[in-house]
Amino acid sequence: MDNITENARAQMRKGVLEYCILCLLAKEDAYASSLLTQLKEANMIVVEGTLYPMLIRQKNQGLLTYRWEESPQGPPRKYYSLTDKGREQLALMDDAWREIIATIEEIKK
Amino acid sequence: MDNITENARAQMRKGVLEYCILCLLAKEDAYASSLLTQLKEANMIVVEGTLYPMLIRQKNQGLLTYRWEESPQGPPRKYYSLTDKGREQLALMDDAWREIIATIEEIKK
DNA sequence: TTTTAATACCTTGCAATACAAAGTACCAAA
DNA sequence: TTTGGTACTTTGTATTGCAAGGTATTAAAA
Repeated sequence: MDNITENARAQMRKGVLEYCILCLLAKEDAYASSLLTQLKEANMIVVEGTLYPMLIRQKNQGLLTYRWEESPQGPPRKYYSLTDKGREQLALMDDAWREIIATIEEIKK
Repeated sequence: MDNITENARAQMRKGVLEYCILCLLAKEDAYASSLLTQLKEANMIVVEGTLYPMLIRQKNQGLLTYRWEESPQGPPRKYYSLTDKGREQLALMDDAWREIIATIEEIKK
């Protein structure tokens, strides 16, 4: 895979990363490290330096809240969960995603 | 539509803009202004300050070439067309796009 | 007790880039 | 010769993705 292609894939991933986070949190509350693992398993390559600031942004936008929880081992975890506003936003992003897919299909014709 | 949502939509669009350009040029050669019109008609909001530098980048990557053509009225037009490399890249981006869609579907489960 | 390893969260500095806005240039018709 | 339409380009600012490094907690090993 050349650099150009990898860069293009990265662009596409970036575009939906915020959406993916809301999707995952809609299923269950999670802390950053576990989100990281889930996203990597889904081939959404992300690194800490991207995820942490993004969670903070989404929290500052009122889409997420968090609570601290003890960990069975290691430091405490910051569990994020969707707010009502976050759920509304997710619904809007579902629409946006469908529209993008439709747009590409249209352009492909 | 609030700012957060508009921003999220914009992020998604950005992610596929390079892809859209290659898709459009695969159908027929075009000059920047007409690409702008086509993209806007497809709801892919773009402005000149985004499109022109992007075309130059893609040309510098060897994905596009251009030729000048007289316009029926107004200044000459820079018609872009896909190179062989551009067509290869487009095929790779088709794959990347399918993968992203699959990833979201997976995450949505 | 000290060190090591694992886990987890956060920040800094750099590079890429999207966009608004302004600039340059060409052409034809008024 | 001025106006309006078309077209390409550049500049300055703000955002943000990422590599790399930093801080902190815990438990187990040395």
